[in-house]
Amino acid sequence: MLIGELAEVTGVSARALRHYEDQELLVPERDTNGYRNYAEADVIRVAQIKAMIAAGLGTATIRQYLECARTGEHGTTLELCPRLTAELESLAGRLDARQAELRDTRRRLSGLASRSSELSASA
Amino acid sequence: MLIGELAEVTGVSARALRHYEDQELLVPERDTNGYRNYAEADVIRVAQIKAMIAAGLGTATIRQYLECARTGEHGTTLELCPRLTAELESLAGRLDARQAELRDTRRRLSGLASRSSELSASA
DNA sequence: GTATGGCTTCACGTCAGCGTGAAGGTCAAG
DNA sequence: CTTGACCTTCACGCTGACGTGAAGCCATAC
Repeated sequence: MLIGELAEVTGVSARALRHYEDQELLVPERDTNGYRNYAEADVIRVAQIKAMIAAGLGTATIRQYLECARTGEHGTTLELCPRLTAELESLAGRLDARQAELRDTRRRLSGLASRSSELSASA
Repeated sequence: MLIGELAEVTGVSARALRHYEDQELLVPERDTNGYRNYAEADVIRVAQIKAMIAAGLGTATIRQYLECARTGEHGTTLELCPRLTAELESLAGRLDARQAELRDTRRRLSGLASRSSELSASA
């Protein structure tokens, strides 16, 4: 599977796929002419990577996840995953915090719009 | 109040405060020697800016918010605010979406850890 | 006077995830 | 043999919120 093909199937740009290779997230085989030759299973991997990037994870974290997932396929109990779970928990927490702050901000704004009162903020 | 003082009080770096000035978020008076002279009320404004940046708002949006808030102190009904409310709504929506995706990602990871089964993802 | 420390203005560096040419090799078709 | 669509590797550009010197002025202490 050539890069353009995978790009079209997954909806990810060819440039992004090369970027994933630079980041060692998805390193395909090479044909004799130097062209990247992706496996069918890589469609799934790209979807995973897409989802994790959209979730706000950095490539370094995603790389760890993929390594951990590969280890898991051997049947062992995924030693690295607890750290990743912690990472995901902390990211979820940060998102929660951001959302809470956003709600406060929005509340203050609404308050201003209706009352036109004094400005106030929590530290 | 000098920049270093405000920096220490608010926990925001002096560099960041100068950046806020470049972005026209907080433009202090100047002493005869050219030093920035912040008002006491700016402590609150910095806290607001901090909160909004942490909430994921860009400086351009924050500037609009601050202008709108200033207008509000005159007693008028804040014409610009509806646009900002929409902006905040959309940001809240994006955060919700990210959180949902993150939860899915985390679920998939948990699934892998317990089952060590086949990789799967939703497009 | 001078040592210190805070202040000033440039202005390039950083991180992340790509976008966007540039310059050129590969391959099937006409 | 040439066109044209695909591929390759650089390598700079972009957005955002600053970090980090560099070079120099200001103010207080000794």
